Amino acid sequence: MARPREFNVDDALEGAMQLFWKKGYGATNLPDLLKAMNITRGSFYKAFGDKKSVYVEALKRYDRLQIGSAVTMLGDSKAGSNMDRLNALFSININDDNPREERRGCLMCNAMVELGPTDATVANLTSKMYASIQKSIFSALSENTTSSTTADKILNDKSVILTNLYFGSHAISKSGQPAPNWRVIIKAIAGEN
Amino acid sequence: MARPREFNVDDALEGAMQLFWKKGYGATNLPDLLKAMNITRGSFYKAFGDKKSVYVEALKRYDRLQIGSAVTMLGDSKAGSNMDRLNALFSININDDNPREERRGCLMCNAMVELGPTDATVANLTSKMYASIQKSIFSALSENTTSSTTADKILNDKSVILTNLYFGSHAISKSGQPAPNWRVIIKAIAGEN
DNA sequence: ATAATTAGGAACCAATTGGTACAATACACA
DNA sequence: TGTGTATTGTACCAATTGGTTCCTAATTAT
Repeated sequence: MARPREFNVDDALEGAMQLFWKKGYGATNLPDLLKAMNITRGSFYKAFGDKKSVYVEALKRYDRLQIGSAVTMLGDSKAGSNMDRLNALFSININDDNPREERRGCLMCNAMVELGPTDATVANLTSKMYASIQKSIFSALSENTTSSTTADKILNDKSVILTNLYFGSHAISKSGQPAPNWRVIIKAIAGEN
Repeated sequence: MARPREFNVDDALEGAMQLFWKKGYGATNLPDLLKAMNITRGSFYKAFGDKKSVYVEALKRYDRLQIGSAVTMLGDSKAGSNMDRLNALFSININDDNPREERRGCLMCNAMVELGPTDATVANLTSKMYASIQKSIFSALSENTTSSTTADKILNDKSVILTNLYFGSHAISKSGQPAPNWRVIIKAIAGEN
């Protein structure tokens, strides 16, 4: 009944996500964003409303794809021992080979820092993502212990530590710091499980 | 021989630091910055050159005052046990009572995330601050152990963990997350020292 | 075919951006 | 009390910001 869209919404959001991931929300201007999404202004405002909405959609996409696959990987006992999977978590998106200029950290972490205090939608989204990562770390840690009140408490603390480390490491990496030996560090925290 | 400055550079930088801390670099506009510094455009550009220079000076001030006092506190054995001092580190600037909208995290962490990849000066400054915090955490941990190659290696890992946690906690707090029980967590990491 | 409906794209917008120019001003020193 | 000099504040600037308008193009249902 009407003219169909010429662009693919998912492709456009992928481009937006990549650019926001690299440059942040405020430092991304509309012309660059349109280029990254490969659409023009008209289509942009027609389909998405405004810049902030696109950012939120890009963040949701990040949740689905990046956080989602990390969570899936952590829960997939066929993907290796739980320690192996925790190690894998800390190698995702941390590219120590990249020069400082090309490091983009973690979009969720960037979003928390840039927009957490000023945007409730972003704050809610990132809080949920935080919770889902922590929960799946807890589950992975739980695999080879029998549950008990005290044991669960310890594992919960450990999952908090690892989740906070996950975010801290992404933040720090953006200043060009070389990554520490995560395998050793994760073992020091979760090793006796 | 010439007209003297009417404003105090330190006071102005303090105002700039507070605003940058709260809003970040990009989201701070000149009119607001001038208001926070309590000077006018003329004085601003004459005395500081441009916005980025003020940011760098504010970051240096943060290093001197905030990071500096944290480092001093960590090294001050009269200020309590090393565990007490590590706990104190994690309560500085983390105000769980503040509503999400007023949380500002840690200026150094904010700077790494927002400007680390694009500004070498900021990256260098934050890297140095990171190193000084980690070093003083290491020293605090070392207080009640006798140094040896293997013991130092373990303490170094623990200092890396705690430093990364320090940054992660600040980032996460900006999304409104309630803080975990740091005392318990720090004890879990550094407790047997 | 044609009417209805939506996408696409260019021209346009006011507001805001960081930064500059310059005249008025206030002080220190002679 | 001048005179030199640096500060201050205002007026101004071009460029960029995110966003809107509106006309044309493309598609489908009738």
